[in-house]
Amino acid sequence: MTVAVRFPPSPTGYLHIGGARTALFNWLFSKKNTGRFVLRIEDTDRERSTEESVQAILDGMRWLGLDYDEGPYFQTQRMDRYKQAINQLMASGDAYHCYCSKEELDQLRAEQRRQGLKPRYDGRCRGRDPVSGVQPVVRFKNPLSGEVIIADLIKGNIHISNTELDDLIIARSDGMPTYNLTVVVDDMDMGISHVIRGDDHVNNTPRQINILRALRAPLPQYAHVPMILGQDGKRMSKRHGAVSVIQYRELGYMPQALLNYLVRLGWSHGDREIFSMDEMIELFEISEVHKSAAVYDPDKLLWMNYEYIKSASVEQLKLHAAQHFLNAGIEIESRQNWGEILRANQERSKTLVELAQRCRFFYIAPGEYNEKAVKKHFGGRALQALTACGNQLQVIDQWRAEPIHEAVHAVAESMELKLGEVAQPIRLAVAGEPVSPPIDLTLALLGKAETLRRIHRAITFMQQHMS
RNA sequence: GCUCCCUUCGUCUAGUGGUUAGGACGCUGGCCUCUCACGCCGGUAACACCGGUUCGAAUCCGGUAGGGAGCGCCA
Repeated sequence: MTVAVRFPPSPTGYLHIGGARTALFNWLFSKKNTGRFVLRIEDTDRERSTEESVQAILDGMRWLGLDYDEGPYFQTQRMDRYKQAINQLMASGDAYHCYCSKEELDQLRAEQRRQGLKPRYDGRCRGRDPVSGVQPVVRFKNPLSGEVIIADLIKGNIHISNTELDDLIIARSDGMPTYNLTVVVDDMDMGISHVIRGDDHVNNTPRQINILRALRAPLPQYAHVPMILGQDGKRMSKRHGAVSVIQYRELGYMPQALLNYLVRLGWSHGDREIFSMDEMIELFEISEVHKSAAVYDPDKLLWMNYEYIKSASVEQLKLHAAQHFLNAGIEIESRQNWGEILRANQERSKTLVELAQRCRFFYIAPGEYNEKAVKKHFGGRALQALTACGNQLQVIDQWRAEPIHEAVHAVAESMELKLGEVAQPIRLAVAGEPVSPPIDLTLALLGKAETLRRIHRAITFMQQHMS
């Protein structure tokens, strides 16, 4: 059997963590089994579907690198096919018109709930004569007895009695098909072999299986992946920190870090934490996915991002960080040694935004000095030390880390100061902050002329403010 | 309320009848050190509960409790 999976978001919002993980699992499964990955936009809810959401979802998937082999298909473009399927079910006696009003149904549900029952349609319109003046909905005639068994790849066999199910609506009164009908028809037509989706759908699955059977279609295999919970233990939703994946890009996350974090939520391979995309494809098994829900942990995601930044090549860093540098007013390649600058800062940055900030002073002289640091490092003999350093550095011909290192040490030694008492004033002078890569490397990367310029500027500042 | 699903450190997890219950994030003590980091060494903390089965249960069975999901002319 050829493998085909699908990711079917409804365009009523952006792509968030949960959807991204479902898409990833499908993607991994299709890659591993050399199958097709179909993207389908389920936009039959015309009230809430928007073009912006479609675009946001597409953008999110592109950023994550989750490419699809087919689609995007739009359900609104397949209306004829759904109507045909509905007619087929009507013709075979597996569906019927229902003339109940919403008020009538609300009343029925309220009554059932009052009696401690599960609210569900009681099939009162089965075999009912047409009511004039009412546009009927179409309901699927669910079997009244027996049970449906879902052979779930993740959860195992799940038994649901048909008596728990009711006759669901498959076409609205305006003729528009509903979700449970459209998924089934699409999965059937698109040759979907494996349905991998959130386990909030398990309760729909028996209904879909019954419809599939009425349509005489083969059943796909199912795999229901557990939910991702917010830190309050509730299902992730827009109210519970489920932000758009695009926001992670803006916050300075590497797409692969997000993917790696996501794949470890509900799945593991021994004690391993880091997986390249190829390793994920090779090692991921849908049947090894956990049955229980997992709580989203932003701290671990941040750590994961840090791991990816630390081990990234400068080319990768440039690619992903360019926009963040621009946001900080910097064009990365405006300095010829941009690669070394990135390398010097990458193991100090947990996000790409932070990386851009840390690199900034190499491109743009600090506007002002960190106030607390000024008090700490510009007092005492700092002025003398800085002046001495300026003189020592001035005469260096080969502007590299080693001679700079020696010069700074020589000043410290001759003045009987600890290295920090010399390095920190310099650091503050060139960076504006008391934090930077090692001082010799920092100065080497900054360049001789610029280093001396900033040191002299600091000396002037100290003469004016530190008296 | 009803149906379905789930339950190992705070969190992500390893573990499939015999382990000092392992790793990771976080938090934390120390080393290193010119700052911030990296790195290294150490610490903290878990089998929800109660019954079985068994010579022996985190592992198998049952119940209880807790949590999640669903119950739409949404998807």
